[in-house]
Amino acid sequence: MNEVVTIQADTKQRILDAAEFLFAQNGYRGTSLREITGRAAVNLAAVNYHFGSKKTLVEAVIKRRLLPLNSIRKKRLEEVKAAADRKGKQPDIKDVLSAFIEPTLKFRETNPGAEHFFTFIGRSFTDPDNTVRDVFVRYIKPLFALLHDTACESLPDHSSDIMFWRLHFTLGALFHTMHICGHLKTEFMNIKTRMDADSLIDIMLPYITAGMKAK
Amino acid sequence: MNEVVTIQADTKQRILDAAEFLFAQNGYRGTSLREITGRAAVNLAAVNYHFGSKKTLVEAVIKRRLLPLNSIRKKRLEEVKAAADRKGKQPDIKDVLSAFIEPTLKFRETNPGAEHFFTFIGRSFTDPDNTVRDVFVRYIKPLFALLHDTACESLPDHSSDIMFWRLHFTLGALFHTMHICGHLKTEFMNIKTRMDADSLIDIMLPYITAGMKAK
DNA sequence: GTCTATAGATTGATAGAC
DNA sequence: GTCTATCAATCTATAGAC
Repeated sequence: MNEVVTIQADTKQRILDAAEFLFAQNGYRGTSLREITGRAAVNLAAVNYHFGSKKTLVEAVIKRRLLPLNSIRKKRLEEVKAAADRKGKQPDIKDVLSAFIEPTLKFRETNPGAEHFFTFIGRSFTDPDNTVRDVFVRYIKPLFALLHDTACESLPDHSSDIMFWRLHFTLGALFHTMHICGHLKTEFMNIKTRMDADSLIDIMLPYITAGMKAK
Repeated sequence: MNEVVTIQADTKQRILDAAEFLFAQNGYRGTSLREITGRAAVNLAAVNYHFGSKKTLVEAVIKRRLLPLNSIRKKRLEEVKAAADRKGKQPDIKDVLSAFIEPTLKFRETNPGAEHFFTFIGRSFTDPDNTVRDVFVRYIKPLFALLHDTACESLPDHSSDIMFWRLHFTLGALFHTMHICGHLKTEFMNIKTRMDADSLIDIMLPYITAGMKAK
């Protein structure tokens, strides 16, 4: 590796890190390229040189974290499915939900620097900008279909529609949690938001498991 | 009422309605005063004349719907509490949750023109703009405290902290639902979002009731 | 109260020197 | 690849005529 390549890679990384932080804290529209390049300590023109535009930059920011995370979640879900198939039994809904939310909530701890992406995910679905929302939705859709499929196998007495809705409630609870826990403030609406992933999972899993099983 | 007053009131209303729609669809930062006044068919300068600034306009948009809605939710929660006290029993958690989510989910149908505010609420907590988030949080905080209080009475075996978290999960599920149902698209992630409030409540109540009771 | 016109600031993006 | 300088568009907000 010669020096030039090293410098380039470093600049791209620094831009991605700065953009990730600022998009998470202030949203896509609330972040200017000048703030990003200022925080990354690179020249303003570097964003357009390396990424083309603000739009393709935010896509790069999202893909960098979301693709690896989705691979893990997909693998975990397929494992739960395969294990149940081998035993000829229905998968336990708690295992199904674990396979999805554990890698998600632990992602912050297992990936250095990913803590701000955590907040970004929590905001992604409601982001008024089409680019942000569309990229997130596009990448989560096949995974959500797999989650729905596996959850339906687990609770065959519930209709497909009901399972869809309940999984959406679960996603809503998850995103809301990630959003408030990802923020810089240590308190939000009287709740201590500085929590390790394991504690968070312990609190969340009984709630969503009972919700999915209800009736 | 003379003509001048009528014209003024109409202008303010038209601005509020246009702003509500656009803020809900495109967010606070994604909406310019030009779009608002264009949609309202009033002059650009009218916003600053009638409301002072974009910031005070969005506050007015939020207060117009949120104050009446909060009054209803507060009254309903206090009734559940009083009824249980009279009987010397603990309130049923399902009634507690109903008292909160029923007026919320029905607000769209009972208040003509409020359908877009519905989406706006679903976005409010994650809005990157401090003004929007702060106004919403400020107005919901005392109500959330009352909800927590009543829910704790209902399920005294659960710790106050656990109840806090579970109510946050419930809020997350509720906001997420309002957001996807408030959107103009009739489908979102394979789910039909055109639903009347009663059906929505029927689907949601078993999930959150079971979640709150869990373990 | 409503209008036009514009100030004053900020934005995303690019051209061209080095 | 990095830099300065700048364009063209957009924004909120306001001054002043009617």
